Amino acid sequence: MTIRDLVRAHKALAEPNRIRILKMLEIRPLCVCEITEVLQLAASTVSKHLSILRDAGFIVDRKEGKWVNYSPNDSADQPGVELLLNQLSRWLADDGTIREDAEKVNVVDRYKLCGD
Amino acid sequence: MTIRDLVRAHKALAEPNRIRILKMLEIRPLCVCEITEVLQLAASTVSKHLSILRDAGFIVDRKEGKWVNYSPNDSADQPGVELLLNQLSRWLADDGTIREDAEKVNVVDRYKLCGD
DNA sequence: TTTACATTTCGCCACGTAACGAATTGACAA
DNA sequence: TTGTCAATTCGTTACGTGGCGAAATGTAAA
Repeated sequence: MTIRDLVRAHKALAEPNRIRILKMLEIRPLCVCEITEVLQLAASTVSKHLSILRDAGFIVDRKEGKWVNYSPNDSADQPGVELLLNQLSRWLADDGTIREDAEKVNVVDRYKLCGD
Repeated sequence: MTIRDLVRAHKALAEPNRIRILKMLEIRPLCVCEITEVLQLAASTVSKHLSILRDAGFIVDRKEGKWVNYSPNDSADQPGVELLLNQLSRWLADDGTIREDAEKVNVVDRYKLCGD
């Protein structure tokens, strides 16, 4: 864990939408279009956020069919990243926005969203 | 701990010079001119970094004589801030820059620096 | 192979932030 | 009260970052 790694990890967590994404991924793996629906952002913006979280080591992506599923990186190579991810899971449980996001996650349906 | 607080905390840690400052303050309380000497930045820049760390809850300032001493905020009101501060103390012990900074901290003398 | 479509990349714009020097502030010493 | 001086605030500049839409990519179905 170098200064550079530590700064990159904290940068990744220093943005509200990225915090919301991580909290959403605690519930279940999500594809880009589901996250886009919950956050009400452009797909390109969400994709960029996801790449920042991935580069910092917080999440992993797995291609499945025509979707890319994102999940928390439970086997984080960086011990620091794993710790931060663990702490995050203990925080914000009672936050209004986080709770609203959680409800939406339980409702969104990628098949309806992407018109399959 | 709101999203806003969490983001502010991570923003504060998302900058190399601020990480270096926190690691230096683990050794002993320091005044602005001592930190300025170690980081080789303008005093106004260091002062700004310190205000960001203070606003996020990581450090406290105490006026003593003509100096302002900064120290880690051991009695952090925000449990999240205390946790992050604690984790930081376990990281970067073997980082080159951090070690060099530590040596300089053990050498700098505010009385010589500020020509008292 | 060709089409469809989820995702990513690119180009651009608006805003935030780190850096500096100059000016201001505020507390101790004279 | 006045001067000194560490620290802060202000004004400016350069760069980084988040946002979008359009274009490119790549994979699965037709």
